Amino acid sequence: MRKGDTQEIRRLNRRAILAHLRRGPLTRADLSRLTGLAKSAVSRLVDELLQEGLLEEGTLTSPPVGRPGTLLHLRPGARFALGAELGVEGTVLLALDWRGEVLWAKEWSHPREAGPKKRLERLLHEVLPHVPGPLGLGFTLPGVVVEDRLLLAPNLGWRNLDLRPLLADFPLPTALENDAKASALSEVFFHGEANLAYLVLSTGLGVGVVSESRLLRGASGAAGELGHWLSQGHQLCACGRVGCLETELGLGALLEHHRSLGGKAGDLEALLQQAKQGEALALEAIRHLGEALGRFLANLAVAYDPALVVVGGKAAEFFPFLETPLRQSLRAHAFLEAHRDLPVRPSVYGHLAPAVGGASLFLARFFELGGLWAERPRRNGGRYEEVVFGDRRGLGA
Amino acid sequence: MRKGDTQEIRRLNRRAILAHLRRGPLTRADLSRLTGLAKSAVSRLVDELLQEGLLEEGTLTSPPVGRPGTLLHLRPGARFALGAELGVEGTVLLALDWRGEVLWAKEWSHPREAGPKKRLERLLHEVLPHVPGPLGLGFTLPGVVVEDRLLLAPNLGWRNLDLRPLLADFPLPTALENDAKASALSEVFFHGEANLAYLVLSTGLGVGVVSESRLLRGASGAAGELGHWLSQGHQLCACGRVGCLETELGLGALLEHHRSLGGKAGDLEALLQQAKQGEALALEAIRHLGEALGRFLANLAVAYDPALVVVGGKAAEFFPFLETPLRQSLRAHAFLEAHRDLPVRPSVYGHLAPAVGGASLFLARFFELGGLWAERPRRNGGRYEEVVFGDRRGLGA
DNA sequence: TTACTTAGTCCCGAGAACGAACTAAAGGGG
DNA sequence: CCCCTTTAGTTCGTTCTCGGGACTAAGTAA
Repeated sequence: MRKGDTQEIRRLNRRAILAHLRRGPLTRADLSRLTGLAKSAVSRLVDELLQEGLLEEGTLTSPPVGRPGTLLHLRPGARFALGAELGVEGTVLLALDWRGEVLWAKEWSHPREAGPKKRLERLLHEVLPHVPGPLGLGFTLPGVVVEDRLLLAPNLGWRNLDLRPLLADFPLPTALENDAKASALSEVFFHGEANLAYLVLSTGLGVGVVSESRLLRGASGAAGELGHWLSQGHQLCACGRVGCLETELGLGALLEHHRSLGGKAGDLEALLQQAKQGEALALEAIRHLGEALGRFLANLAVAYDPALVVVGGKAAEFFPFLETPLRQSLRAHAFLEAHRDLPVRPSVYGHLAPAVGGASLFLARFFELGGLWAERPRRNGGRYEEVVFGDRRGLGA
Repeated sequence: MRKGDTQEIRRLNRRAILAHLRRGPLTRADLSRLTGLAKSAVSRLVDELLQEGLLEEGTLTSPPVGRPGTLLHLRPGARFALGAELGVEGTVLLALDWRGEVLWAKEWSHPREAGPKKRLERLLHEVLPHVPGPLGLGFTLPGVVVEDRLLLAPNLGWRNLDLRPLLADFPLPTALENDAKASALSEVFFHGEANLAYLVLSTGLGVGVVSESRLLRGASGAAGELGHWLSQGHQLCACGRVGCLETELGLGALLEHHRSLGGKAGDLEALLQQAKQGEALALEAIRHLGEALGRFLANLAVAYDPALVVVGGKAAEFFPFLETPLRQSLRAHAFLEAHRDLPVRPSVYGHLAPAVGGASLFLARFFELGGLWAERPRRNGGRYEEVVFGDRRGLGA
């Protein structure tokens, strides 16, 4: 009924080799040193992986002395996944190579009132030509998501949606994740920071937290919904409550504040243009937001203690103007020394981050990085899964 | 240099067996079914564990039909660890059986101005008679701790202390952890909730968060320091900043508020007694705190999304009086449906929780539950360690 | 050309698990 | 009372993987 157990260990070692090669090309000898496996074992496993088309041999290395080794690397395009962002403004669909390269991307907007069914049908239509091939399709929503169900997405106006029936139409594996959490993955999976917070700031505010290389999800998938932390404000939030942080820090408030200063900007894009042209009121409004964000980051730091904060969402475009007041304010409000100069930078993948994160769900799965995307527990679990509680280092030392 | 690799797999399977037995007695046949291992393999590993004195055979089971099996269980006392809490008021030292039983506990107070050196010397003196034997000594501090260094403990008045030289005197392995985080472990390790937040509320306020069976630590060990989330208040906090949540929700504020209502209570103990006697002002002050806490828990829920909140610290003693207003207020302020009836209860281990948590650090290590206490990554990592991110299942229950 | 160093392959022995065959110990039916 | 069925647990032969030593390959330095 069960495969010979020794094959399990082979799988683990294959995984180890792929994990190391994800960071760059290596020779068999390098792999032997890094994994601790005997040269012979590495040779055998690498042969297998070459045969399967997962690896490719590349150029030779020139060590100071001795025979050169052949570099091995992940074969480009050997595996890839699709990712989609169902955002407030529009939809993004892209294909992501297993090495983190965006192979292609499409974007389209949609009538504001379009419901989930319509939007998924359109997505299905765009996805179909690319099947089979991808490992899966991971998509993201700006809302609280747990086990393929959407509990609440205030800024889309959707709530309590079981998406499983709709997902069943897709002719490939699907996964669903919150946009901020997925975006955080996009940074972690390919840039390897183990502790970070990804701030998605547009109309709404959400945070994706990764701690010790694991995504913080919570029991209902609501961890990091700091936009709905109740502050002292009196504004009505899209979620129906009063005083959510999002009403103070969301970009709606920025536009509002700019108007209250006497500024005239129809929308955020206009405001951004004014700022780029050095218009004083626009700069002042943005500076004010930056200060508030700095204080918020000090709070974020005591809540999650990241080593890096990434700014995404529409706010990323304002980042050049936000940066200075934000850093000053963070420095002034930080609880720990260590937080005073907390690195803050905009997202690497830019506005593609959520979709890239969606796709990385499947790449993480392929690489069996359970911390990034653990499968739900199986009922009659495999053997090791029972007790592999993550990275355990030897008892020694 | 490295042990034969097949032994690694044996270790994993031994671990699997112990992990299952942690939840209760099982027969060899049960273990075979649960782990997926062949009966023969289980037999061999169990024999080995019996020989080492880790397991014991117990009574027979009587299945509906067929030969009865012999139940196996962890031998009581076969492994244990020491835990200590260095609190604001005093010190607790205890021994914890590997099955979660407190074998003995000692407590003592100390002159308020005693420094870390003095307090550790006293602790060493109390620990010495019990060495050798324990797996290690884990102790906790009400402050931000990372890698055996204390960054900041406002309520002790300590900061930037490298405790490694002091720890070197202890003739057994030591570990250091924040009190709220350790307390969270005490609940998770033996009662198996995978997503919980442990609220330590006394003078200070701290939260220990466990998500998917992993302790949230952050880059500097400061995750969960919500007591130092900047709110709108104007009170000076012990950390030197103004407006920390702790100044509003800490029990100091409770006493303060009671006085402002006209109440007369010298200290918290007196206030508690008054409440127990039904004194109106005391009850009103506590009710007021309960409401504020309910709102706070709604925020805690969006930050970490736990499935359970445990209340510890001095506030646990006030819990009967806090409970009703707290639940009402939480229900009124919750962001998600799922949070409206978030279970809230006092700690199982009561005031011993931090010390029990400290000891569990070593028990978790023994059971190789890396999520609870992962060692720092090694530079030249072991083989599996590098990449086993596997999905880890529930701990206890 | 030779000595040395590093890369990579080949092959055999060791250790672990699997699974089938077997023994052990209960209950139920005739 | 005996035999059949069922479940528990052991024994033993087979299979799989790794480790490690012997070996070949391919460079540099003298």
